[in-house]
Parts: sequence; C-alpha cells; structure tokens
Amino acid sequence: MNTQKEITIYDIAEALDLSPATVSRGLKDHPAIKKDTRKKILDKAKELGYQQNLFASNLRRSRSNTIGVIVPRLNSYFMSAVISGMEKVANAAGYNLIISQSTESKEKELANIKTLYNSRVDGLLVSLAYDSEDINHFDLFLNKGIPLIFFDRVFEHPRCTSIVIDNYKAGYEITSHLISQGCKRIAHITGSVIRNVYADRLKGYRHALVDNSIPYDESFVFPCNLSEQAGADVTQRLLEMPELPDGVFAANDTTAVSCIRTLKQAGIKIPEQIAVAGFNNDPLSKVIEPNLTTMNYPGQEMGELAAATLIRKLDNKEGTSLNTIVLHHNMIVRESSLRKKINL
Amino acid sequence: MNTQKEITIYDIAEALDLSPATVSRGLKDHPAIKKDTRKKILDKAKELGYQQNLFASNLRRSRSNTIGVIVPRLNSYFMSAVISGMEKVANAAGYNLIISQSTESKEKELANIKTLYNSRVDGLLVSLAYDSEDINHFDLFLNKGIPLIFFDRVFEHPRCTSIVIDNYKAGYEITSHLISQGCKRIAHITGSVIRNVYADRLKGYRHALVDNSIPYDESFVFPCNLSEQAGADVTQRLLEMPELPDGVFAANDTTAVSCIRTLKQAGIKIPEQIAVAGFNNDPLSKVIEPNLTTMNYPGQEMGELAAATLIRKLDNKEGTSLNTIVLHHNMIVRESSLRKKINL
DNA sequence: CTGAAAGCGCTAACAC
DNA sequence: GTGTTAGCGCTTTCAG
Repeated sequence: MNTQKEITIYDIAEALDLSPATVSRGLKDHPAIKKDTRKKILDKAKELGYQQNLFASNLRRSRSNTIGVIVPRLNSYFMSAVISGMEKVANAAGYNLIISQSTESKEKELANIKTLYNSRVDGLLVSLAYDSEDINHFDLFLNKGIPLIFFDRVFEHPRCTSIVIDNYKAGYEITSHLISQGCKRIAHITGSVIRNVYADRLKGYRHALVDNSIPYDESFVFPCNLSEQAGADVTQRLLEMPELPDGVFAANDTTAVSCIRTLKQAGIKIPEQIAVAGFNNDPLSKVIEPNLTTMNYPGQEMGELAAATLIRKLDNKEGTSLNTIVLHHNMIVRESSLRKKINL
Repeated sequence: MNTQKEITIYDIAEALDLSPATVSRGLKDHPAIKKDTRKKILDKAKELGYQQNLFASNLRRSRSNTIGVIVPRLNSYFMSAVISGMEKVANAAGYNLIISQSTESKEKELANIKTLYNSRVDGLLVSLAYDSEDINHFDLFLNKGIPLIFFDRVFEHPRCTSIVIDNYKAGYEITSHLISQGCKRIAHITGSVIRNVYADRLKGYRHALVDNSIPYDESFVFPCNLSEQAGADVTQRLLEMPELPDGVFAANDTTAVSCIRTLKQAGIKIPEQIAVAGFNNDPLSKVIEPNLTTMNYPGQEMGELAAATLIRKLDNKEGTSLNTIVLHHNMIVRESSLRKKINL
C-alpha cells in the first residue's frame, strides 16, 4: 500500500541545485537565507508535496514538540473542557498532545509516565490520581529536568508549577453561604483527603463552621469516590441519621445532584429542609430541580493556562520563577440553597 | 537542566561486550536470541535505566505507533466517552493517541490532517466536522494507503471503514414511539443534514410518519447547530406556531433538555401537551424533569471498537474486508414522552 | 545465534 | 548566504 515515495529535503535540494542545509534553513525561516531563495524552496516544497519528517527532526534535536497529559479520567465534563483548552493552545503553538488516563490508580499513572517518557514528550501536564500520595514516580522526569506542571489535583514541589483555584476559600465561601441561609448542621461529601482539592475544601468548610460558632463534627464528613452511586449511598446514610442535617456541601456536582435526587425521593423538601450546594458548575447543575448552587471553576481556562505555562517554560521565556498560579472562582447561587428568597 | 546522559543500546552493548544489533534484538524478543543472552540484556537495560528512543526507532521503521484522532469537539460527554474508550484500547496495544479538534470547521480539520500527517501517525480515527461535505482533504492519507476509520459522523468511502449506529432505525423507532403515545404533530430538531447521523435520523423520522399515515411536513423540521442556545431558540419558534406541535424529537439531548426547559417556562405540560424525546443518553437526560426519553448510544464502546479495528488493520490481521460496523442502540423510554402511564 | 555496516531524514557546527 | 559534514539512536539486511 505505502507506495508513494517520500519527498525529503534532498529531493528539493537536488531540484533546486542547493544544499540540503540551505533547504532545511529555508523551510524554517532561518534569518540568514535570502528571501528569494526561501521563496524558491517553499514553492518547490509545495510543488513536490514535501512533508517534514518529524522523527528525523526530533531525533536530531532531541525534542519532540509533544506534550504529555495524564488525567485521572477523561469522561467528565470538566476534564474534557480542560483538554479542549490544552489542545487549543498547544496546537496553536505547534505542539501535539498525547493524552492518557490514570483511571485514578497510581500504578496506571506510573505506566503512563513511562510511556510518555519513552515518547520523549517535552513536558508533562498532570492531574493526579486518587491514590497517589507522593510524586516519586515522576522522578524520571524531574531528574532530567523535564518540566512538569500540575493542574487541579496538584502536589507541592519546588520544581513544579501548580495551577489551581483557591479551594480553601471556595469551600469557605460555599459553607458560609449555607450558614447564611440558616443551616447549622451541614454535612460534607468529599473525596480522598490526600488530594489537595478535597483537603482544602474540607478545611474551608471546617473553618467556616468554626468562624460561625458551629462546632466541627467529623461524623458530618463523608469521604467517598464522588461517583453518582456514592452520592446516593452517602445520602442514604444522611437520611438514617438520628437528626437530619439541614445542609449539604458536596465536593462535586455529580454527588450533589445524586444527593438531591435521593433526598427528593425520600420526600425531603429542598432547600427548605435541606439546602444543597455542589462544586464544578457542571451542566447538570442547571438542569436538576431545584437548580444547584455550585462553584464555577474554569476548566477550559485552566487547560489553556496549563498548556501556555508549560510552553513558555519550554521556550525558555522564563525561569523557574512562578510556582503556583491561582485561577479565580465564583459561586453561583441557585435555588437549591436559597431559603431566604431574594431575587434569582 | 537536561543533565543525565541518555543510555542507548550502545551502552548496553559495551557493558555486555555484545553488538548493538544483538541488544536491539534482545530488547524485542527476537526469536533468534538465546534466552540467556536476552535475560542479560534485559537486566542490564534495567540496571542502566535504559529507555528506548522512539524517534530513532520510528525513523528507521517509518512507523510511529501513534494514532491520530480528529473530533469536532472534545467537550461533550459523548465524545469524552469515545476518547476514553480509544485511549484504553490504544494504550493496551502499545499505541499513543494524538488528539485534535476540528471545532466543527472544515478548514481546521484540514490543518489537523496536515499536522497529523507530519506526525506520521499510523492511522486516523475521525468524526467529521459540521461542514465537511466531502473527504477530498483526506487524500493525503488515502493516497498513501494510511488507514482511515470514521466513527459516528462518517462518510461512505470504499477504502474506509465506518463505525456507526443505525441512525435511520433509531430515528424511526423514536418517532414511532412518539406516535404510539398519541402524537400527530411531531417537530424534529436536527443538525446539518450533510452529516449522515442527522440525515439518517431525519429519514427515519419521515418514514415513521408516513408509515403511520401522518403527512411529512418540512415546516416541522428545524435544522440548527444543536447547541443549548439553539434548542431554546427553536423551541421559541415552536411556541409561536399557529397550532402547537404535540411532540418533539430532538437529534441530541442538549437541545431536548433545553427544549423542555423552555417549554416548561412557557407553562406547557410535558408530556401531556408536548411529548419530548432526545438522542444520546447524556447524563442530563436522567436529571431533567420530567426525565428524558432518549436513544442510548454507546460512546465508550464506539471508541474502543474504532481503535481496535484500526489496530487490527495496522497489524495486518485482516484485509480491507469490512466496510461498516453497526453498533447496537436502544431506546430508553422515560417520562418526557410517556402519556399512557404504564409502569416505569 | 551474533556481528558489521549502512542508512532512515534532519540539523547544526564549522567552514568559506 | 550557502555548503560540507558528522552524527542523533535505532533496525535490518547480509555474512558468518
């Protein structure tokens, strides 16, 4: 099948009676090439249907123009927005993206790291798996000084930039909001507190309680895997509590929505009996009834920024200066938590 | 930064007093290598921290072990499920995925094609952009005999395999269902009828009407870009019709959900006044009230199958035999279309 | 079963 | 401004 012969810079050189070196330079806007020569080269290249062989180029330059991405899971709205943002920026800058999923497991994460290392990616964009307590498995990259940028689920490391929102503040705000709506017994559905995102939201929740003279009670905190099913299960446990909570702050919208549905089935009035707030501003949040109060969280932007930051590093446009970039967030108050009816 | 020296097969060869050729063979289970020698090679490789240089290998073999993926948009639930499936299969088979988005534009699609061609992907997995009426822009690949597989939004071509569901049948079924619920004036919200998926669903809709002695009326068909906004806009036009329709079949869940919300705001009872059905089984469909009748459509499976089919072709495990693979689909009837209350 | 050697296509000193 | 040349690291005939 592979019939048509590959055109190389040698073919162009020969056709134009030039050296391959000149052709190579002409093809990439090298300053020391006559305008006129370059035009000839470009024209001939197009005429012959020349396509650069990136392997040869990469081999020679030991650089791949490829960025590796490792995410826990691909199939969430948030993550696809992130990837979409990355792709946009990377593509515009002439980089390719190689994407892999850790499926929330540290082992798979390590396997992904190895594959991406073999692919000689120029840099790595990572959101950590559920159970990665440290980042020793990234040593392969760190030891070689290959830039590593964490986003969302990050890990503090002197050599890595992190891109996050202020999860502490966001957790604090959303809990304070529930309190302002009269909630006093607020349950918190969370993920693995190994992960910064959940640990910080939990801390925000806790401090908001304390600052409002509500004692923090660990039995109101429900760690789970944040799936739809887990949301339903946790809610079932809430319903079995001797005294019902009057508010729920869930660390993502999936569980918040699942919680609302379960509560409704049990005949609980929302927000009157239990006010509910989520996190992520997933499209689901506008569809569930009552509409879900949630934290808006710019996925696309986070992806764009992560890619742009990495590319800037790769192009050496900056040193190892910045270490943490914090994106803005904003609470979206909707009916699920609004007891004191103001205007919507 | 890039300090640590790269270990190559030469280093291993030297350390073991072997030739690079033998090391190369040992590393990839070549049959003509003594078990014992291979073990020594593998051990030494591990000891030295050897990592294959894929560029050199790819350059030499003119093969990349990389699959290119072009999708209209990354940020939908369906598409991320597809990608997730592809990644799983590709990764297991030792392939990488390079993913790019056409953002529904033929021009960007062409740019993606060129990039992926330069990256020397071994094959291509494509779901076509909104406005690609032909696939001449894929000639680069077709002429070279590089396998090209379409999924979901496909184009009939003798050299390409397509992976689809039976959109005609699905459209027929869902329309018939609406009719069985007593609908007689059914509007259809659709996308660009250039695309097989929408054209086929439309044809199914049409034939279902005719087969039930309901005349097909073009003014009941509303092409749009299937966004949330478009769903609301179309619904507004429905509401302005001199006589309201009594059923809506939307070609995706996003518009169906948006339609329901708009109708509810206008005080229309669903399904009593207007029954609504969507397409995709998006997570939204279970959350909207009333729950949305929709067509289940296996994204993850489609992705897995597309990748598996391509890889089988690449490994030459089969000729150019199969041309179209049709995946099963199944209608999920929920309250949004259920007038004759049976059991749910 | 192993080795020698050529070359995949490109880039970047270094020359002129 | 342009040319010469030496590899980047690997695979694969061909020989033995």
